[in-house]
Amino acid sequence: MKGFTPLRKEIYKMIEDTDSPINADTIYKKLDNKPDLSSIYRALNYLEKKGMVKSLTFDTKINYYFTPKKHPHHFLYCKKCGKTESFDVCLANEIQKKIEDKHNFKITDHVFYFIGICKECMKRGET
Amino acid sequence: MKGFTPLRKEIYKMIEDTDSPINADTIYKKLDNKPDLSSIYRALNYLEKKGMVKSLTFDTKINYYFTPKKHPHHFLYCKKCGKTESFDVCLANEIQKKIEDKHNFKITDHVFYFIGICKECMKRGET
DNA sequence: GAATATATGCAAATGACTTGCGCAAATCAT
DNA sequence: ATGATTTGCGCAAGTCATTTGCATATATTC
Repeated sequence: MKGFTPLRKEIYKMIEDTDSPINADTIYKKLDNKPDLSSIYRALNYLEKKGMVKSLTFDTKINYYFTPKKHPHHFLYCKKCGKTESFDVCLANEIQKKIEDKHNFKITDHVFYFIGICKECMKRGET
Repeated sequence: MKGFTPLRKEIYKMIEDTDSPINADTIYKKLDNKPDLSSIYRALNYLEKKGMVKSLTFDTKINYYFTPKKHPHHFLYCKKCGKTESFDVCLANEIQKKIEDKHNFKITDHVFYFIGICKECMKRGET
């Protein structure tokens, strides 16, 4: 694939292999060769433009990247520890057609996540 | 209500009266008395902390504010013009309980929106 | 293999938002 | 009321994730 350099390949693999969506900073910390952060950002933009990865911010104003294959695009986002896990019910598809017709709106994508407290944070019991 | 100053009241009214979620900059432009932007940001944080308004970023990294009463919290977000409208199907509630049990995750809120092209932008036909 | 295009590193810029500080306005205690 | 303490606002500077300009390095094309 054109432009799929070693750096970009490495970053893509990392996103693919990580259970939760990850951000640029986390990627940087995990890379041994420590490329420039701007190169990481450029790589992420490249991968997203190619459609190989997607991103969400979870209202943190930080981009978290994931592979659409692995993640069905629906998350449980813990507002304490920031961890995410995905769930597999895709309600969106069920009603997408209905919404498109009713609102005359061409739907290309959707975002759906629950916010709450994960079981580990619940156990820890911090406020 | 304590701390509900004229500025904060005016901003709250504006959010309440506006059809789509709006951001700090839009609020500033609509205010005649042109308060400092930092005061607007402080007002918005105050209102959100009080639970009077909610916000979403729609992956723009900009906070858009709305009243939870008016908006059922589910949006159609046009990625061309940035306008949002809301739809009234709340699928989330239907499956919330199921997800909570299965994942042992305490859900406090959710975010659900479709991304696409609104009918006006469709008509305009820009790429 | 030279010529052109693309990627990377470095440093500076961007832009939404926050924060420190001084003053003004409101709230509370005496 | 009146003086004291709290709280809000304007101004300016700071923060932080991300972007961008530019020079160099690497890859691709002819």
